[in-house]
Amino acid sequence: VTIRLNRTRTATPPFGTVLAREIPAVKALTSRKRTRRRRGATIYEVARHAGVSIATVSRVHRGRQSVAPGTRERVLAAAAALDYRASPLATSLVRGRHDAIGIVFPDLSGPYYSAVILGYEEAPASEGSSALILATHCREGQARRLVLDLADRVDGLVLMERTVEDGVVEELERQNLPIVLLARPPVGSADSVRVENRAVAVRLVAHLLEHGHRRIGFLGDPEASPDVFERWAGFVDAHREAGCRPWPSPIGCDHRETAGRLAALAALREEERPTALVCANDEVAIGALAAVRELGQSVPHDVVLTGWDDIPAARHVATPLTTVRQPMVELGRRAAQLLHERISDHRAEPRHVMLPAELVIRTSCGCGLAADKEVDR
Amino acid sequence: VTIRLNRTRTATPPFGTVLAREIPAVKALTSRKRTRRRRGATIYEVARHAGVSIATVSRVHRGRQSVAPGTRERVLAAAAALDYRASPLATSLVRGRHDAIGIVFPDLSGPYYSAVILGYEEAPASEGSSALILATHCREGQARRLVLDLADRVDGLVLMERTVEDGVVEELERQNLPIVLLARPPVGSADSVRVENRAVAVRLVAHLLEHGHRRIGFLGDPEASPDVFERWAGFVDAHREAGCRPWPSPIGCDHRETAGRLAALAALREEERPTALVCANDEVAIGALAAVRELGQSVPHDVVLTGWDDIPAARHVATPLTTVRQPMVELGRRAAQLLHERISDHRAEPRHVMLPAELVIRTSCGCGLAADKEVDR
DNA sequence: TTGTAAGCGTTATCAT
DNA sequence: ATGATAACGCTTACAA
Repeated sequence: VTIRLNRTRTATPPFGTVLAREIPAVKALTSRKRTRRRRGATIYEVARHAGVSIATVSRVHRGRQSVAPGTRERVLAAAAALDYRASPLATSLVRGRHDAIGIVFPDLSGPYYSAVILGYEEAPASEGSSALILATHCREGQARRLVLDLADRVDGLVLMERTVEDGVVEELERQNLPIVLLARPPVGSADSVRVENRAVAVRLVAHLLEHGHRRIGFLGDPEASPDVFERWAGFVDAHREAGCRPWPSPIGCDHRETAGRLAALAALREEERPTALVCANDEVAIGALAAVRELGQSVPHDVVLTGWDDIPAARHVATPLTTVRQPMVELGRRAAQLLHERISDHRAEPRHVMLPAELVIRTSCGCGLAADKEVDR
Repeated sequence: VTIRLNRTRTATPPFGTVLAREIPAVKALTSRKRTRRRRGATIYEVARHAGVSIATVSRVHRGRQSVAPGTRERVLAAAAALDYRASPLATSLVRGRHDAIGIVFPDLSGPYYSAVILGYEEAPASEGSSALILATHCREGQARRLVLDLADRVDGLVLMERTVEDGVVEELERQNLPIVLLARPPVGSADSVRVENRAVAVRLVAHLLEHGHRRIGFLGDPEASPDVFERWAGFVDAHREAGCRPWPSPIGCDHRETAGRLAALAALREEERPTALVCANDEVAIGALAAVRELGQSVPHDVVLTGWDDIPAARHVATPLTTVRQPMVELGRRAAQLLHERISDHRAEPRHVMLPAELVIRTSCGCGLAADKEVDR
């Protein structure tokens, strides 16, 4: 316990223009301040202007405690005159929360993600929080650091797909950071929001089986994402339920148009070629569509196929795609909602939301074909 | 100047476990802390653990000043053992900067914006800043508040299109906040990044004029965005340069497929109907395409048309769209770059970047049509 | 090289 | 109802 001089801050703001001339040490700081962004006045200036203490300014500003009407008016007037806005930084520091949440994407290309952002962004904006965004771009090494770093700037985090390994999620949980997993199976006690994949895959494949198809190929890579894995699982389920033997393994390809085209080309040149192709997403399906045409054949007459995601182009291709529509905006919205709940209600038990997907039947699956033209198995 | 007791913080961290029992006042605070997120250790704990002062910890952490090798090791070890990460909040407060930049979108739907985000997000991520994102959704009243609020949490702001009025931009400039305008004409001394519209519109329309068209309609609303306004201006220019009289006024419609379809339907039913349609974007063009088919006619035989943006669907529609490709990713990237420059180099003079757009000739403009089938004016 | 302590701009506690 | 001030967790000028 020592004794020191105390330039009472309440009485005199630390860097009054007058003081600057009097205290030498202040000089350097003052000049450093020049390069800093000029913000509105501080609470000290408002207090002085209104002839009250900073505590009172804070009280009227936050509107929680009672302040005499007259005083309140004076403070309000001073604040307005000086264009006072409380520093979010200082407020956050003392209150121990950021009033900000973050979302981490694996990538940002494609129409897919912007819809999620759209849904996600609304909640924080309307409640005075801000939304931080990060894309890891599969730069594996970086990802951990970037996410951990982001974690220190927010009150909660939404992690989409395989942005970071399970270990990192657990690490964040240990830090007590509310986490919502998006399109990713639950880890630890984090919340999760997903779109149903397996059940709708079953319906989709059942539909194809009803059309009479028995040699159905799956175009895509189940290992690439949890979503595709579930789609493949549903694909297998549907065959089992119908008592058929599924095509032994997926026809692997990454999930872009070119890869889809190439994979389809190869598959359709086989002797025992599939009569139907279930594609992991619409891009692959569009590539496959091109492949069929290159072979001088047509969809749905010679082969039928289906996509996933219902991207805008799905409706516009030569043979409109039968596909699965996912509620992407809702996905983002629910994630933000769950996160908000966890943060403000201090909810402890994890919640898991599964959103329904919608089967969109168009013509690429063979619907609308004359019955007699349907493939005979 | 008063005298007060000073519990020297350097000697004793404010909330030592021991102190908590001794000083009654601390009790309440301690229990409040329980609800706060447990972060890694503070600089005080690391200092104690390493047997040095917090100044030294800060020094090795920031790596600027010299520290004795032995000391450094001890501090590093302590930091690692306690999982120390400096609070970005506290650091920002004292350093007077946020290490964060923000971007404001008018909207977030469409593939258009996610590409911008993609380009934009890279810069802050790689330099340890974070990216805040906001969409105003045309909620005019809110927009001002939301943006001003965001402004207090960042070191600089990118404003896309008509997110806020010029007045707000000026207000932000007065606050000394670095601003980059995206796809929006310069205001004050803010930087700007735009994609060339007028010149490429001239080339596009000249192309149509060369095909022999003399009655060319413009589908879209020049008032909706600066971009479309420029496209219309180029449309007029091209006619002037060719010595033709342009269609007197735009055929107004908002920029979605349905509106495009309806507007085209109406225009093509007129007696003196256009033989070519320049559409404000691809969605409008796709709508127009549908309209032509509904009239039992075809593109490019009976009417030709062009789009703008080169969205994925543009390649996949029945008659692939002649359109204009804009470097959206680059747009976002350059905006972030410019902002970074302004922030770290304290650049004062505004810079204006104009990115080139690329004319993508496909078949909807009539290219590839047998010459004798081309429209005779 | 290292420690001391002031300062960043708030909120909240305790007195008055 | 209001004021004084500790505390939030850091950085840095100055002293030692």
